[in-house]
Amino acid sequence: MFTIGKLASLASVSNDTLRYYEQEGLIEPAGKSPAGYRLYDKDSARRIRFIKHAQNCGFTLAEIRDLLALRARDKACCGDVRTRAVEKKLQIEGRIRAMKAMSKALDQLISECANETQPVNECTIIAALERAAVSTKVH
Amino acid sequence: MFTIGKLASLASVSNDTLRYYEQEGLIEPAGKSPAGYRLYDKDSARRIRFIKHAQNCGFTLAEIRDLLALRARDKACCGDVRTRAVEKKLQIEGRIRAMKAMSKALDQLISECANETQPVNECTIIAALERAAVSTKVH
DNA sequence: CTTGACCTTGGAGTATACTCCAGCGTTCAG
DNA sequence: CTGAACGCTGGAGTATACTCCAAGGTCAAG
Repeated sequence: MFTIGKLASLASVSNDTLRYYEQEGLIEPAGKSPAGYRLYDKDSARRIRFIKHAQNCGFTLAEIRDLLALRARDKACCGDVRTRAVEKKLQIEGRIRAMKAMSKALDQLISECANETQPVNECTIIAALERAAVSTKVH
Repeated sequence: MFTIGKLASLASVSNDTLRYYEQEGLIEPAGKSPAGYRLYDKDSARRIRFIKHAQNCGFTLAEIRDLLALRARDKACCGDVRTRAVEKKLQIEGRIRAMKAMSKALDQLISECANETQPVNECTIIAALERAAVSTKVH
């Protein structure tokens, strides 16, 4: 059993973050000391790892809470988790496409800028941005 | 000269958005009517187009304000604009890399899930997320 | 017993880009 | 002249994931 500060440094998050996660229904301390201090165990540490890794996979805290709830429900099966992962992947791929479109649009602007020493009022980038369509349909 | 509603529908944004842009220093009405109504001209429309396209290229409103300020300053040259565009592109590429790492991590999780009908407590995805390192170093 | 490090709660603040609202004045068609 | 449609301002609310703070209680060492 360790106090919040211990778990925090163990998991490389702040005390505030742990309290925030608790408030958001992501974790619960294993118990409380007589003085009301939060007490955590190894399971808590595992849970925080779970949260951080899920975040690294692009899940929001709300989604992670769902994932954790899923784990707690017996009738849920691995397929449910898998579905969430697949959906998240699709979402991320959509975002990647959007960003690639941006990147491409920027490329176009940059390459259009033939003469860097040109005064701004003749800047081709500015002009291009003022014209109708910079090709970024995705969003 | 047109009123805010006209410009808004012309530019496919809301009246509120235009007022917000003004508040943020991105646009100024060309004038005001005796009653205090904002009056815009074709230049305003061009400016909104500029803003929207810059947004599509990944620039934040704050960055767009800078871009617009650049355009207003005589001593700035096209190279300054180009620099901003190049930096933005690098930033976006960084984000794309981060997302690709997420996507890859998700792929790994998804492929690890051999048996979808497995109960959650034996879910390989959950287990993997609780283990040490899901490979998403980028952030 | 004191000092410093730790813990508690509740609440406010951060960034971004809007959106919505109340309560009011203006403009124009019929 | 009236009502609808439009405009104005100032302020609050939205989502996300924290972060910081004040005012106070607790604990262990010296």
